[in-house]
Amino acid sequence: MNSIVLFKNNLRINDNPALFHASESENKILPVYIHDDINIKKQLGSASRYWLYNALISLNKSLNFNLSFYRGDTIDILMKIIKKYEISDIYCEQPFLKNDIILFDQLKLKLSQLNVKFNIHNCTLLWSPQYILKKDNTPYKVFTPFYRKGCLEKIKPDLPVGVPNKLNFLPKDDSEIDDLKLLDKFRWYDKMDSQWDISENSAVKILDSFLESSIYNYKKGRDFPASNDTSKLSPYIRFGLISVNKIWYALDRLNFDRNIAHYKSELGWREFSYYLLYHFSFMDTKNLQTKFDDFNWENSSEKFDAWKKGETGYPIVDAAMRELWETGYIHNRMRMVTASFLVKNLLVDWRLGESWFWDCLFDADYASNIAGWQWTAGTGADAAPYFRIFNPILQGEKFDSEGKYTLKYIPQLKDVPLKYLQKPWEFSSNLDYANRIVDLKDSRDNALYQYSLIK
DNA sequence: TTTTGAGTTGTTCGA
DNA sequence: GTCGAACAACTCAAA
Repeated sequence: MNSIVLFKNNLRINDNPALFHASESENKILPVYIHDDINIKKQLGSASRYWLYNALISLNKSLNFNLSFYRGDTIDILMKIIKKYEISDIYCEQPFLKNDIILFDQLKLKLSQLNVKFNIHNCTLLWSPQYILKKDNTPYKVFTPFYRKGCLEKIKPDLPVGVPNKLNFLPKDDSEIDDLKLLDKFRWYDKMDSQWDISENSAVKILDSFLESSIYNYKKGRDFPASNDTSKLSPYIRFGLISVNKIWYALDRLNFDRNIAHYKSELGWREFSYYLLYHFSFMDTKNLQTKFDDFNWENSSEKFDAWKKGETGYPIVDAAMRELWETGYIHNRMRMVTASFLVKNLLVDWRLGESWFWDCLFDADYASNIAGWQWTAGTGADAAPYFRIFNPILQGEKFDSEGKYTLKYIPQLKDVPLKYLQKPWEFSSNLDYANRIVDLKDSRDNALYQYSLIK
């Protein structure tokens, strides 16, 4: 008899519990990737598809070119494969997002009718959301108690299972990755090939080098976009080129210090995002705090476009938006600055910002992206006071005090004295640079007024 | 049920 | 330049 290992969002062979457990049985293995754009609520963005394409090439190589590629409805395709081969078992990652859970419930039913065993393993999260509840059996809505009491004090994450000892593959069908049609016709991504090495090995190398030095400056350094003190592992984590369990236990092997604890808590935030989406699945399109449903978004397409292009006239915002466009990534603090600016100063609905990040970020994660935007907008799971509005001038001066990050992405400001870099209009009105699309004080006051209306 | 303490990341104003 | 208070009261978690 034979097994299918169905890959979804965990495209790796090291610490992949689904693959590992399949390899422990006597069955031969048919590794399968199905690009299912039917049972999906939101199509993958362009950046995600490019990353996925390269991650699949890497995975296929790791599997000695035994990976089969299919496109279409997951259940239809699996039924065909099951008919063709003598399949007794399917191994797959456990789903945590609502659409996937529904799909897997249907699949489970079909498989039980066919007497095919469906083995699902948690490959994605350190803590399964369904078991983390308060004493009254309701889900947490605040990060700190969720993380400390719900996660850390409750149970240790699973130990990594390592690489399968042996893999006996079933001869596969002819199928090509290009059948998946992942890449856009316009080759915008050519410039990305030199910036990102998209492979499982590369993820391990990045982790190792991060743990050798930068981690010890993480707590402070993570705030400065020009420094190199973040791991930049997020896109690798997104498609599971590295497992969070492996990262967690690699951190555990280091001598405990506050930098390591802080990095772990950031992994905790990823858990929290999945957790919220699991328990409050409506928040993918609706405000978690429903009182914001009446909020009067301005949604000016001109302002939204200027933000997307990095032409708001505020250097730190524009630098970050250009970083996104040029690299498929934005530094964490810069995500907050740009998101706050869009939602609060421009009064554009967080869902529009969320969709732009979804399209452009290599680490675009369904749960993290939504939870992050709702947090910034003040509509999410946080007691974040609505009057917390980032001031892009102050943020730029504080966190890019030497202007390195700003000038990297907006070189035409190189002749502006550092003192004026974040407010170049005070230096000269004759610069080759966008005019401010809103006044900071006016737009702030207006946001505060708009927020006061829905209290 | 009631009470108490606390909540990722900020800014502005006035002393 | 530096510091604390105000922003404005709310929801959550847990005793």
